[in-house]
Amino acid sequence: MEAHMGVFSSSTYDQQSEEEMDVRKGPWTVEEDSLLMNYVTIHGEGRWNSVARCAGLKRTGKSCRLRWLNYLRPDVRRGNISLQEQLMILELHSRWGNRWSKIAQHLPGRTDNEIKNYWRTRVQKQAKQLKCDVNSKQFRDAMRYVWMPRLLERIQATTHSSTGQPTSNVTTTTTESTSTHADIYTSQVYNSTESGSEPSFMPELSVASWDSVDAHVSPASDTNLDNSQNWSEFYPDNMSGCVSGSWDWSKPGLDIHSFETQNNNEWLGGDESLESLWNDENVWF
DNA sequence: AATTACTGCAACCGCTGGAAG
DNA sequence: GCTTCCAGCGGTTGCAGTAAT
Repeated sequence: MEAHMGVFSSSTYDQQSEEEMDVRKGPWTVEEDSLLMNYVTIHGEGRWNSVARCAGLKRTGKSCRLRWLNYLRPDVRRGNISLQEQLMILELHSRWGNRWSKIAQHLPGRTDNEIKNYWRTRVQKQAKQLKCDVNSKQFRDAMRYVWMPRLLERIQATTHSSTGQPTSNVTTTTTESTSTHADIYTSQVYNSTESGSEPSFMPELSVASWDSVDAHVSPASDTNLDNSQNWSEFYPDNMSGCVSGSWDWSKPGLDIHSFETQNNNEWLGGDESLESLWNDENVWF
């Protein structure tokens, strides 16, 4: 690759050429895509300014890099973000904040741009509807104690149905109790906070565990996400079983409204219940 | 059918940190 | 140690498609 770059190795040429030639902006054409694709396929990534020149593109190196990473790269994954991926994004964002590229490293085929867009369009929309700031404790709590468990519940339901296993053992349908996975999770976690301390668990993700729910997580380069951690650390009180299928859903638990009650519904805008928000299929998913 | 409002996504911009000279 | 260059990152914008009126 270096051999191809050698002709234009002068950095002053880089600057000069960008100034002198009319740099194209805006949407990429099929021809441009083809040029870039062919060039990177043959010569590899890197030295994007040189790539732009040598491939005959009137684009900046930045633009080429972005186009390649977000669109042309062969392993880029397009389409809807799965439940597992949504849960992963929520979890990782709760830990790292807007570190999109770092989050993207744990979602194979997803780009930082895609995750960022997802967060802005979906998650921030939810915060807006709940009339609270996306960075507020209220919203973070809602994510942790309501939405993430709900996502988990849906993942579990999907997993069971896709594997042909009956789902009746997942939900507590045999008693008057209407508690759901999320309810149990919510109450258990929330009860743990009643002592006054901030819930201290910070879910850790496991490659193996995520594989079990078809999340296809690649080997993490981040040592914080090594294979030694599992769902039992991710979720407290044997919550890990909900993924493996061994979770005892018949355990008694409070319902989801305990969370709302704890917060006096103030942050839900008064008349708008969390339950109804959640049950609105157009919301969130 | 026409217009307006909204949404999602692709792409750009500005900044930062690391590497090289 | 300083300067320059570049890759990468996060924030923002613009536009096309869709929904609502």
